[in-house]
Amino acid sequence: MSEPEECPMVTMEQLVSLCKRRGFIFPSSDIYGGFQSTYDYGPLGTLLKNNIKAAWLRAVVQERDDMEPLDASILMHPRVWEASGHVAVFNDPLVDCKACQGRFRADHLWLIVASHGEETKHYPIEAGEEEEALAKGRETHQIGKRWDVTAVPMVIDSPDGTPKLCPSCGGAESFTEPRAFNMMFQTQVGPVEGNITYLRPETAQGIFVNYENVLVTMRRKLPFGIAQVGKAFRNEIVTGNFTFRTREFEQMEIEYFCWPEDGPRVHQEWIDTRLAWYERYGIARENLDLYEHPDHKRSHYSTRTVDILYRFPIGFAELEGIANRTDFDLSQHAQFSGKTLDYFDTKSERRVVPHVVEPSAGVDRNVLAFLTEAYVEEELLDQKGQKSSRTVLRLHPALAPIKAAILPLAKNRDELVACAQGLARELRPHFQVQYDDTGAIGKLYRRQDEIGTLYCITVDHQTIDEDGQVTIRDRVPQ
RNA sequence: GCGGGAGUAGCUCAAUGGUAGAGCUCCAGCCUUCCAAGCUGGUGGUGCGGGUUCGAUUCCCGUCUCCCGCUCCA
Repeated sequence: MSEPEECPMVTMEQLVSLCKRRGFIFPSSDIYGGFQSTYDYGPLGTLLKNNIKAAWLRAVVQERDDMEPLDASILMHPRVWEASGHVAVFNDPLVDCKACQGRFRADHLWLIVASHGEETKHYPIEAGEEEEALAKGRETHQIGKRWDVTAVPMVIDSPDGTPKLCPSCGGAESFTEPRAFNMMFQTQVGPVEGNITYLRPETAQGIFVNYENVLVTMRRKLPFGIAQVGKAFRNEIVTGNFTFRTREFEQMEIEYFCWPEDGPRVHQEWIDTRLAWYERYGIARENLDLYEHPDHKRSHYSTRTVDILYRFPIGFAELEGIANRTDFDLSQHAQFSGKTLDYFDTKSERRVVPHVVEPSAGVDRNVLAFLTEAYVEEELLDQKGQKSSRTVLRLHPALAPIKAAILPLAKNRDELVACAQGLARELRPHFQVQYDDTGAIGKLYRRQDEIGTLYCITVDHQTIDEDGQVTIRDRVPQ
């Protein structure tokens, strides 16, 4: 056998295929032809996902002295979402350009207006480009005469006199009517119509509304944090790229409460901590990147947001967002609920609304990232000198769905089978193991390679006839 | 949602207006003392609904799903 050659980069097709073939992830409602943007985790995917969540909880709760776990409900009082800003913000009005098919948030369209006496020129831009466009506009219009250059919002659905121009193609009056897309799933509570709430679009609010409960019952002082894993739902306009963007997804979120002046430092510490966690569980640093959100892209609640990006098959994309939410959420909930959510420090006699740092990771994106990172296809020559390829998942031991496979070398001898089955029975209380005797040993090894099994334990004739020893093969050399 | 492309077995792919095939996988049996060996047999399919037709997997319409782009984010 020659030295295996590794192929450079896994494609999304290869991952999807492996996931379905080996029982990691299936299309949801498969026998009905699937259902848009929904996926089910199969037996191995469930084990992998649970291992990822356990590894996260272990790192952010068990191994720290400043963290508490929580499991809040998905349905909450509808006022929660008014306080959080989601009712307003998740109602983005969108317009399409009929000329170029471009799509824009209606409230993100701006015009640079350059005027000089009777003469007026308009340049359409998108929010966030104002400063740059203003500077450029002033520069180009200063030659010769003095122009007055300003930036104004382009109001699509009101006849305010300014032209409606497409920033992409320049088309005039080519926008569709603004349509509101409420990103929250509305749902009815109880059998009587009219009593509604929402499926939570983030788990974070479940933490904020329990902040005081946890603070008091766990006798916490600042700083401390609350960690939660759970489902969230967003009625995304566009889904896709396998499980990367779905309407139902799972989050691993931390809200870390600290003194206001410590917010920026704590924020940076969490960025470093979370990066280190991904490396600890096997993600190469060169496949991780950080993205600093520019002002205009940041959420309504945040003063600084840094994304941890991973090199997915689709390119670098967000795996986790770490935001400094300041005192926005607690202040909002104090106002909307009428409860005091101040923190009083008896020693310094200070009263503050704590600031909050939020590391928010996507569980499904984590699964996808760890699978991407682990996937290796090796080209090698078999006994006959034929080229063949072997798929190996190199998962971290703590994440691997199956820890060991117990394989009899052959199944035409009862003692081999009985011994191997006995061994599997002995290991089962301690580890997730698989017993397999349905093929030649080489085939059994390859099956386990493909699902990232850590150890293959083979019972051979020597085990029975001589010394009771088995062969343990380490399939995932670190 | 808009524009473009695509749906045949678990996977990769073939074929035809007239009984839908192959390789691999999978299952059972035989064989086998360590990296997808061999032999025999077997399961399994035209996404869904409607129309045209004597007959539709093939032609037409609708629908669902997937992929690429626009947009948003965990």
